[in-house]
Amino acid sequence: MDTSTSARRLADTAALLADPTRAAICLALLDGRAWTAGELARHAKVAAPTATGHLNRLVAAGLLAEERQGRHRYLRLAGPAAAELVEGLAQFTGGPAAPVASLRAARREGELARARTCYDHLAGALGVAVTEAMTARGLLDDRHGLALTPAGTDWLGANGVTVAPGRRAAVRACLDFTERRPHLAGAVGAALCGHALTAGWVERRPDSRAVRVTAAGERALHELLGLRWDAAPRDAGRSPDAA
Amino acid sequence: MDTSTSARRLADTAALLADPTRAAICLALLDGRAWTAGELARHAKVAAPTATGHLNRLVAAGLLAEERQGRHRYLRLAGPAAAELVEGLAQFTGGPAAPVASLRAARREGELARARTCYDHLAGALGVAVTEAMTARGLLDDRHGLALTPAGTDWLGANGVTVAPGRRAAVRACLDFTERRPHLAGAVGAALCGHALTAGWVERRPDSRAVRVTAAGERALHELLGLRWDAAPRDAGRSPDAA
DNA sequence: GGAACGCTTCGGCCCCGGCCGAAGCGTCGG
DNA sequence: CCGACGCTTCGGCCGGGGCCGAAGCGTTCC
Repeated sequence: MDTSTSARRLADTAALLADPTRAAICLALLDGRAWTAGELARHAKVAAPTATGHLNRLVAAGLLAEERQGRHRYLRLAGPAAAELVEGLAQFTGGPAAPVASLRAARREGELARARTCYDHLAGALGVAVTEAMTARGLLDDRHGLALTPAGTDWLGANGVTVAPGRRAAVRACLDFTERRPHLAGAVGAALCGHALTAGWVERRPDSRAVRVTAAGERALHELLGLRWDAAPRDAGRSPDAA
Repeated sequence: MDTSTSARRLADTAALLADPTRAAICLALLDGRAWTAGELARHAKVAAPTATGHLNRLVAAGLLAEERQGRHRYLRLAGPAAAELVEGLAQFTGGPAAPVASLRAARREGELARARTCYDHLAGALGVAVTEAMTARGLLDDRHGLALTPAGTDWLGANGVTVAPGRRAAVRACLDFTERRPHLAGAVGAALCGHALTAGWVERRPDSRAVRVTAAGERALHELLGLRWDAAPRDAGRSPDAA
């Protein structure tokens, strides 16, 4: 491949996020939900035709995926790679100190800040607490990036969390937007989150990425990680539609 | 901070790489070397004024760092975060295995990675090895920044390395971009590099910042620092100037 | 001192692409 | 069946920004 060709490709990819409207759309979708085209247009403060053009472009580039339902067009980030791309850029933007303060502020309060899924893994205060408890117990090693220790591998197996073979080391640190601290992501994070859902440790709340820790979940967190998690009073999640 | 503000910031960051010329520049710098403005202009196939504008913009944004030396302007990626940003974007662009892998390989294997000058001092694997050997022998103290010990002062004098009086403590740690570890810079680093050149320990290679360790240099490194440096098989370094 | 060289500033050209209003199409609900 | 609604296409406006040549400035070399 020609060097100028790869330069042009890189530029094309960067150009996807080099527009304030498209950036606002992608940042909004970073919450993992599927938004309708109209919601995104209002959120980004542009007219519907403008949003349509941007969304077409983002979908064509493979950054967003869409599902059509009746007269609605639902959009979400196309996959973990797309989410990581947006996150990486957002992190560089503000430097280490101020990642995406708006998202953080918007979600600091409410159950989304406390316990939610971020794409495919646990996030919020819960995600950070689990990650730190695992690190403190020697299941994770955070000295050079984030890595699973041998003890961590055993722990996952002993607790019935199955990770695709050969992907045991697929651990990634994801910066939490509300906590501003890293939490467990990657294949292991996804497997752990899936197990927590199937084992009934946490439940999804309707129409939201927020999750609730069940009584069984509180017991499991305490027994397995020494974590004390209080079920907290919650108000219902807002619609993202607020202009 | 407003959500639209962070969107604009993200867009501004992405816009840095959203131009084929700037993308070509950043991809070229991914090899870890410092290129001159003119080399980058020729590489990206644009006129000098155009390159100047792009470089100003990239430096102002903190993506690139510059060092001015005489009539030359040397540019390099500002740090690991900048390199990771470019790499991350390039990876999303071309799928997992793209040109980035080869660039990384070039960075590690080229002779520039092995031994070169960085501004006025030794860098690359050689620079890092010398620095670490000096630290291990108590000639440098790296506990609070990098400093010359009394033993280090004696050692310099005994080996004929003259540092301007009153500048004995002028030691600076310079982050090596291929090794990503600190190496000796500052007045002492410059004096040591100059001595290594005049004493024939290392030779400059034509049209390049690369240096070659001579047989006499290997002996000196071994006797003075206990360092074993193998003259490595090398292919001729390409000039970055190739259009 | 003079010539070569590398970089920068200035001015002007030109095109890409973001934006919207109006109009059209399919879907949903009464 | 009709109106409300969500999304899309079309056409036209407009600004930002990439590009270069010419000229200028400081450095280096002879």
